Amino acid sequence: MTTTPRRARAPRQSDVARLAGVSQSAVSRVIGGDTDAARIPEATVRRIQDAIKELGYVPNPTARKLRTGRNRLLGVHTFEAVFPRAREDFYFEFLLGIEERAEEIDHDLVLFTSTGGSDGRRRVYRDGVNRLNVADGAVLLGVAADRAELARLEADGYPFVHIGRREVPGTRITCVVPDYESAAAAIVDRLADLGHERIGYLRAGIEEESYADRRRGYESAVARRGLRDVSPASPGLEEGRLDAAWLDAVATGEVTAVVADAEWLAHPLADGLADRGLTVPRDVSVAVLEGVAPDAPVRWDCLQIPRREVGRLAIDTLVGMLDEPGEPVADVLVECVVVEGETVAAPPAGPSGDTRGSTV
Amino acid sequence: MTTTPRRARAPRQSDVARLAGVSQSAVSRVIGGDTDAARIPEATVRRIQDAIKELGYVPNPTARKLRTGRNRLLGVHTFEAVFPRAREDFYFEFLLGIEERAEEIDHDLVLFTSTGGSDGRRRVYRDGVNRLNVADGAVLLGVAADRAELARLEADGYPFVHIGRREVPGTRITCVVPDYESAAAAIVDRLADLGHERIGYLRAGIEEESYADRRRGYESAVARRGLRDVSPASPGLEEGRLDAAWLDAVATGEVTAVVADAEWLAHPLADGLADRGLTVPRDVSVAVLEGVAPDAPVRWDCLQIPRREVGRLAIDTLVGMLDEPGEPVADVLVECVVVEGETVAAPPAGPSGDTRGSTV
DNA sequence: ATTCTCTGCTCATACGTATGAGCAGCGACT
DNA sequence: AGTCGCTGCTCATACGTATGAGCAGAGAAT
Repeated sequence: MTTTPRRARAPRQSDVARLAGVSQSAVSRVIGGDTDAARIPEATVRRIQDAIKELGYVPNPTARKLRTGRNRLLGVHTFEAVFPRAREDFYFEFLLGIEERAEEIDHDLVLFTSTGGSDGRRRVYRDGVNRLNVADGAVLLGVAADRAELARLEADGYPFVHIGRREVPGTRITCVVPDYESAAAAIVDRLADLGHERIGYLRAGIEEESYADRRRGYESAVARRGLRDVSPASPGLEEGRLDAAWLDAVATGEVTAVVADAEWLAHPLADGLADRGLTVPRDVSVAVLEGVAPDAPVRWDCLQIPRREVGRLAIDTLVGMLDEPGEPVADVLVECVVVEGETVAAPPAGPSGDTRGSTV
Repeated sequence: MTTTPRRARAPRQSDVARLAGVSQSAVSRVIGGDTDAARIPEATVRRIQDAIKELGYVPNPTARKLRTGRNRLLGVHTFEAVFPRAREDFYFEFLLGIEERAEEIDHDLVLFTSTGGSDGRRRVYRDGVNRLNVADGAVLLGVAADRAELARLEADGYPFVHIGRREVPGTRITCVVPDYESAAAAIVDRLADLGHERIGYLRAGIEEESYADRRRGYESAVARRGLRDVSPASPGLEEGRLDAAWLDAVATGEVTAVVADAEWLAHPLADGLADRGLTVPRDVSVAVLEGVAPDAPVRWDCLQIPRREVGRLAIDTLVGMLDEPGEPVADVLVECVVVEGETVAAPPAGPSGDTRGSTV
């Protein structure tokens, strides 16, 4: 049993200094490595280093943080549990990227798991205390992100980045988001290239910031390519069914291709079309503006959200903010890959169809 | 745009104090809630609280940590990436429990992801700095845990708990481990109850601390029940095949049941037995001393490692150490459930078999 | 009138580090 | 003899909080 006796108190720089016969600041400088600026000769440096070894001195990160304001600690705040029940969990892939990148640039991650409230909801402020403050900055993610908390965080000047677009009036928060706008436009372009002229957009009923991006991309591409937009009047689902009148219109050939906001919209769409005797993609093409699970029953034409890359870029953006405080940071767009599936084809050469608009 | 102008400097207690016309310590006491001990009347408390609200004051966790030594931050150090590629990952379930429990007791988690070294290996000490120090204590896990680092950590008096047994000579490190010993004994008991009298133990070649626990449980139960142990001379696999001589002995009825250290040993075992015309469990029973993937091709009789619970207990144990520093903490054993599968049955009533030893 | 007790605070310090400013000593140069 | 410049450090302070000790004043008791 040669165990070192448990030290009552960890050695500090002043202990090292005493042993080496120098001042605490000399020790600090040697550790900080600015021996040139402080003009400490090699002999003294070695003496100090020996003392450090002998005492087993280890810098105190808390004191460092207090002094310098930096920690190499990056926060991750999710509004739900971080370790997901299912690997397919929405967050999961983001976290993979976050951890990967943090490791590469030698930072540690703080997972803010404590709820603080009795309601069990995760919040940033717990009885007025910004818990994130331990970390140099934080990456926030989660659909339920409380907008008031984000505004307060921003007002407090806390450096953070949000994964996914989140807009709060009167506040400029930095987001890292998939480039839905370009991706939506690319999908419309592809449909146009194939000869489609009349297309529709099926949106989710839920109001969400990222919807605006997709919609914008869709609309600009529709205008640019001179297409006709025939979207349903009522957005999304109604009692599990889509707008019947609009589906009937699709059946009469009013629309030859549909862009759906999400996969869960595409399935009822396909059902509704099947009810009316239409087959995808022979009669109607369908593309999905969202990543699709690899084991989905239908191989949708869709776009793939680069979640891993988004996570990585969130870290880089955050660290950029820390390095250049005060500088306003623009949102970061991450390109989406358009995946070709089995649900998009050329439009049928029906009575109402001609290929005047085709660029192929 | 009514955004609060970005404060150059976050307000501190002294700012609050000035506004409320009191001293900094009064503010600290009000925040700390020990207004009784400090005899601060309600009116003053309210004045201070108003000032806190007006300035949007938020305590600085770093300063707090420096002063009190506590953070409500618990470290998690894994020697590989935390967010696993596969959900079946060994660590995964532990982390689930860790996060769950940390959330319940209102602590945050620090994920030590940084490598510090150029070799890309995750280490506790990076150029002599104990990175874990930011957190109040840490849970370590990972088969590759460097023993020297553990010893140093212990010598430094850093509070930590290791998931899985890890022994370092001359050092007493606290582990939270599945109770393999009892589980192995329970499995042997079950075999004995079924009437087996001659059994063997198939161990993994890899030297590992937890092996000792299992072996101990096995041996004590074998002795207690008066069984005969006929284990192979050579442990584990050799060139992908098990000890042939021993397998032949099993084929002649020398052994009617085998306890295997791990699932990957059980498969070649079953193959070897099949080669000799034996069927599991009709001719030979096989039990596995390790959890088995739910989608395994064979429904082994095995024991289930309560990983989630181990994670939770690791947190509790760690917090206990923080609350009572100095107290030695015994290892924590977590009971394993023995799962009945389809690979254990009563021994065949062969020429060499009698039921004298059966207690059923 | 003096002492005692209680209230309502304040003072001072410690936690461990980083860093700008400065100082003593020495050799060199004018 | 004076001063310039360099070396090799040290001094002092700030970061923001928590806390033991103590102090001034008011009222009560003797």
